[in-house]
Amino acid sequence: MDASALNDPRLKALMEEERTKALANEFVAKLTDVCWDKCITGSIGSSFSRSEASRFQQAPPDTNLEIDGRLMVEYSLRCDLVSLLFTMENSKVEAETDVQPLERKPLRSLAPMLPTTFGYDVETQSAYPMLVFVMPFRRCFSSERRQQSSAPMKMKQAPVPLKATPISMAFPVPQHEHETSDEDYEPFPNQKKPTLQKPPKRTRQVGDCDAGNIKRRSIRRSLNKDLVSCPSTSEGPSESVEVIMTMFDSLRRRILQLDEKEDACRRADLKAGTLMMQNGLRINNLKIIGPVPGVEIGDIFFFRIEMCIVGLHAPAMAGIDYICAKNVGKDETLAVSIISSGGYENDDDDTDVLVYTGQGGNSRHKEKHDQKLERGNLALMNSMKKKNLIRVVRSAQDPFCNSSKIYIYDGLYKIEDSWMDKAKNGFSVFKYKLRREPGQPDGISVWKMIEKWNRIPQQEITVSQKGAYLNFEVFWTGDRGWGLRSWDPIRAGAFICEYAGHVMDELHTNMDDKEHEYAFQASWFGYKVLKWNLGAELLEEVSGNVTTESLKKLPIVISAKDSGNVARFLNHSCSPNLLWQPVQYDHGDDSYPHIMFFAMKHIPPMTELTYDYGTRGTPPGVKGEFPNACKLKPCLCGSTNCRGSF
DNA sequence: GTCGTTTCAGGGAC
DNA sequence: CGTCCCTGAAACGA
Repeated sequence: MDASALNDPRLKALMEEERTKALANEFVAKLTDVCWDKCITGSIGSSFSRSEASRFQQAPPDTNLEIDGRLMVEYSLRCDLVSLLFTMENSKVEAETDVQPLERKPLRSLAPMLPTTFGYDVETQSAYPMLVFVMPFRRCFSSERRQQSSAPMKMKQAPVPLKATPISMAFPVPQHEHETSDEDYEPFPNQKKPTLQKPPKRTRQVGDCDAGNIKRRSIRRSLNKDLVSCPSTSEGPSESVEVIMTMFDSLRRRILQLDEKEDACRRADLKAGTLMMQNGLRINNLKIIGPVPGVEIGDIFFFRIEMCIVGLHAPAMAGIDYICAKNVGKDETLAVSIISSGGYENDDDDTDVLVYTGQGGNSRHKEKHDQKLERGNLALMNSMKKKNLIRVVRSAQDPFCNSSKIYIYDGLYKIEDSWMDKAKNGFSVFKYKLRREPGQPDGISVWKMIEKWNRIPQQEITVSQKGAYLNFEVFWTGDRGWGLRSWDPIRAGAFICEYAGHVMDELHTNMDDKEHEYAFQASWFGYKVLKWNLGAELLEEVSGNVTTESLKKLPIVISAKDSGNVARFLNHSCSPNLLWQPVQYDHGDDSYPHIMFFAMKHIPPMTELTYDYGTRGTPPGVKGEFPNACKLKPCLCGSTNCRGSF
């Protein structure tokens, strides 16, 4: 090639764009590596280019991105990407020099962590036109900053998948400083305590069993106390379900992490589930026909055992749950719920009718035989005669993990018909035709709808990499203006996005000003963040000394007025499904926290994403007048424990 | 990606 | 109360 051609500005621009694309792909790969539990979110367009991104940046917000009645914000996601691309470049050097392969493994943490992988360096800001403007606002907590900067070095020694900083480090706790210094913090102790070993296995040995029981009893006591002190348990069944689910997930992650160290990571879901069951950490123990308190239609589950601990479907393996005849004092068994794994159901798009195959006759350990009218099959037959309601759980492929399924609670059905049929292996099976009760909220139908939408771009884009996508959609909520939701299911703990915008000094910002309508103010973490610590006692670990009082206010405001991303559309809710965490990109002295959003619970598709804005007024625990208190806004979140304003 | 193998648990029935 | 047995799914490797 002619050397002079290399100086052609068009070629340069092209190369630059190609390079950005390559970086984008690499970034996706990296994000896949580091995100929690292989569950990546963050949508990155396959045809990313910087010019497109800057076009979006320059475009006024809320304009010209409407497609097919839906406001698409794909471009803004690319802004997200750009903001992280450059930090990735930085961390690349670090990754190469890093001798510990563990560093690249997915982060699985019990307590909220602050991943510091993307070593963002303010120095690079001048080299690239960043879409996220991170400005020095002021130097603060100079003594604490030293502690912070020493933390990542320490973390490197620990067998942590990612360098991680606990919240307590981002929010230094002056009142506890003498007792909870960095030295005391052991997220993943090198020296494994005896009690830190794997959770007690089910065992038939008498002596072992006794010891285990005693241990479990003591755990139960301390845990119940903890749960009682947790405000949400008294607030209603949905909060209880939330607590149980959160605990399960944090426990599962921790077990996975501990098992990984021992090179034996198998069925952490079952281990976590069993541990919780043994400690009575479950709800809706008594089987009931009809709705389960706290579980809504459309709720999603990523493990069968999750449905056991919330009482939606008790059997760990079997697909049909039924009430035992003798327990009810009657001479018939009745079905309670079924799980349709998708093997036999009819393939058409009718979301109201389900043809379900009975159980039995298909054992791999025994000879196959005809199904008998017993157990679940009998229960379903009786329920058909009685015209009883059956809870139905349907399943779908996890779009982010090919080998796993997602279970969707689809509400109540009635059995209309039943007949015998021949299976492929020649043996006869029972078939049941179920029809969904009318007037129920959308369940599986939402999934079918999204499936169709997702098919469209796939036809348009050819040889496109099947990366991890999270398709965001900005939608009109009605009374609360624009809101944000996702077409894809989101796992608890998954990374959602960063709050992009100008960082401003809170002290010099009047939040009552109208121009700060789109602004993030780092106020207090909801107490719900602390729930991620609840499972720690089950593994007999000391949970971190993170309390709501210890979380200080971050003195920053991020304005998304002139530049921003989808995060600006996140609305407030007093019962949010997202939480934010300040993330230290860099590890030098010039560190500025970035605000990252993570899913607090499993979020079904098309559910509005919200976080707790905290309060604009005087935060709880502050006596007297708070200097930065603003006028309160009325809250329209509509949750049962709404505070009324924020 | 697909197939086969291994391993795990709750709870009804007795 | 203890034990058997029935029930698939998650994870991993070939």
